[in-house]
Amino acid sequence: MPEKKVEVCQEECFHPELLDKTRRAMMPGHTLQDLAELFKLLGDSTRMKILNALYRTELCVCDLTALLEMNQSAVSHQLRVLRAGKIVKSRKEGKNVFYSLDDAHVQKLIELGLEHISEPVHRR
Amino acid sequence: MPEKKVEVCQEECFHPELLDKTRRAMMPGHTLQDLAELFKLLGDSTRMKILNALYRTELCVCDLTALLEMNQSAVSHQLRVLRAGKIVKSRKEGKNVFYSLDDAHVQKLIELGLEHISEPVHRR
DNA sequence: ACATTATATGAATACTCATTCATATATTAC
DNA sequence: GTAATATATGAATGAGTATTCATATAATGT
Repeated sequence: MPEKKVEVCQEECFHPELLDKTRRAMMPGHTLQDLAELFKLLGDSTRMKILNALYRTELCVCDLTALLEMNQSAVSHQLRVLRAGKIVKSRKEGKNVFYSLDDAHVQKLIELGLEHISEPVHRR
Repeated sequence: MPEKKVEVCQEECFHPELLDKTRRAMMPGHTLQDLAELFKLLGDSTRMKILNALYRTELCVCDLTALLEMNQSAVSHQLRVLRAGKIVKSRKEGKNVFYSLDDAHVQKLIELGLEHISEPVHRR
């Protein structure tokens, strides 16, 4: 009776009581999904450059395009993503549209991230 | 009165002095790249579930596999990514490998992220 | 030695997404 | 009205990556 066992491991490895406790302590799935989507917004170097550029002052699309040395369409597309994620907000003035950070959390997240990446050597 | 025209916008849109100031204030490119890569690690819901599961206690691969209801290979692959990014560390005990968070920054980042996504309605 | 269990990993697939190109919309100047 | 400029956007392309499958490695028990 060699039943095919594609299931997860059984008695040996399991820690059922710990698992139950962990399961109950975990955030709801939609929250974890939202968190992942927030971090995904920050997880692209073009968007990170934009956010860093907007760190202290608002800038128009044209300024950002010149600063990043990318084509204007790419910058607009990424600004759209950031705006949809409530990371930046826009303000129209004549022909220009000025973007700025929409939430102080963004700066804090970036600063915390900086602390992480500039940490001394980890043990391995 | 023929003004020269180049591809990017000229006098009208440009803010040269602001651009210079911003450029000088920006982080070096490799730092922004590293930051983006850190956030990219957090920007996946499977990995976020793993991190949330490890929030309070270490767990073995098998526990994580059961908890996430995914196949073991997928979990191992993501653990590998997290380990390469110095987000989790592993400890071997017999046949089991226990994973845990490798940096307190991770919890702080997640908590800050939570604050952001649970904010009341943004102005538009 | 062999069998079983826990984890890791290479290859293939499928899906996401960043960028580019072309074009549309909007605003201002003439 | 037309022209020029600033920004937005849809479609196509290409690069990256999460997952699955099959298999390899490692540890334990018999």
